Amino acid sequence: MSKNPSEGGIRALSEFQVEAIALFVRAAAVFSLPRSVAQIYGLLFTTPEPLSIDDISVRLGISRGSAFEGLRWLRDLGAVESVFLPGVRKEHFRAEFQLRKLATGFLRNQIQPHVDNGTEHLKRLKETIDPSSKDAVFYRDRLQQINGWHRFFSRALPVIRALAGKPHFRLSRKPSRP
Amino acid sequence: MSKNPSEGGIRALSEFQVEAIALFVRAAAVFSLPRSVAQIYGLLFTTPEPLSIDDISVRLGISRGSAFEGLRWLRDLGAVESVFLPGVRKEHFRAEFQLRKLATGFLRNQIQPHVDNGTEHLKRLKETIDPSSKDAVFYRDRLQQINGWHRFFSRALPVIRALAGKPHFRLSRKPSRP
DNA sequence: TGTTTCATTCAGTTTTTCTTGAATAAAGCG
DNA sequence: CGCTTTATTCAAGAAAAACTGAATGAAACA
Repeated sequence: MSKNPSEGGIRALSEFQVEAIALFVRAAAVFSLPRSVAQIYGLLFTTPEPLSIDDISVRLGISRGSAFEGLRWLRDLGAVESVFLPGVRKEHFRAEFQLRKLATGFLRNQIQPHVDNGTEHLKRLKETIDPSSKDAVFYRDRLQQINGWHRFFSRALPVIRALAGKPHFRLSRKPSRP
Repeated sequence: MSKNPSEGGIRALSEFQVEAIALFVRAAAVFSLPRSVAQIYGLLFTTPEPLSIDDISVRLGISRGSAFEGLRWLRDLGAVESVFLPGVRKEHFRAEFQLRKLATGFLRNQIQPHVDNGTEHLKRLKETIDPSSKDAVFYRDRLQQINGWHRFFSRALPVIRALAGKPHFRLSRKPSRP
């Protein structure tokens, strides 16, 4: 018995874990992400071993359903990955924490689709302008304004992705090698 | 009578306005901003004349309270400004739409405070690590990770602000270098 | 194959957030 | 001043979002 890393009784969360999870929950609130998602990520982030859904649900005191949904969200984003453990049936997870990957996943799943849809919506918006209306000139001006914003976002996303991948930008320390 | 620009019956929203407001509502949803805030901004953005709170509440069919709160939020951000109209008592508003101002306001009000708080929270988090614990090394590593993210955001914000102010970045004119 | 374990779904419930509208405060007016 | 209009607040109600847990489906095992 006990190939399963999560066996052997429920270890209470350490003070560090509690505090770190709280920090993730606050950070997630900035982006209006569900509390449970932040808790799950925080738990995995502060736990050396991979955890199963049941581990997570028990340690955080949330339902299995929540744990599952939150985990799915995180996995779709690429913030969590499942780990194969020889001889263990339950799926286990660990946190991914390269900023580049997190940023890429977040932008890809949460932002990019809206920017893409924007293109189509803008086309439709353009067609609502009645050229004979006295406001036509004004509306066209506003439409241009929105077009400018849309372009901004289209171009900003790659830049942000690139920033998140720059170690020099992230850690202004001397090149790694003691 | 009729110095008041909003007098003379309630003009129904034009097709362009309806569509544009819908677009703002969708965009706001990406950032989880309340629908009413997006509606108000969209209405002001697509209306040539400044509008009063009552104009807004009537045209959008939302309560005066909502209009007021939404307007306050937008004003704090700098997305809306009040306009002085000679001989008119009611306060009137119009949309601000320089991307630079919008971005600056959003970052200042919604993001910056959290980044600033982060500094303190990180200090507290560090103190929760029990040096005698077997996880101390692991925890310190994770703490460093979080520190790196924090530094990333501290540095990314100014960059984003700068991007939002670059016309060359916003409007794809021909390459600035031959 | 039947049995058991684990993964996934989702209707119902709880919690959180947003909105309403009436009450109150403040400001302009004669 | 008192009166009228406009601005602001906030308790209660409505709507939306998140969470629960039991039911169902899928996969591994023997």
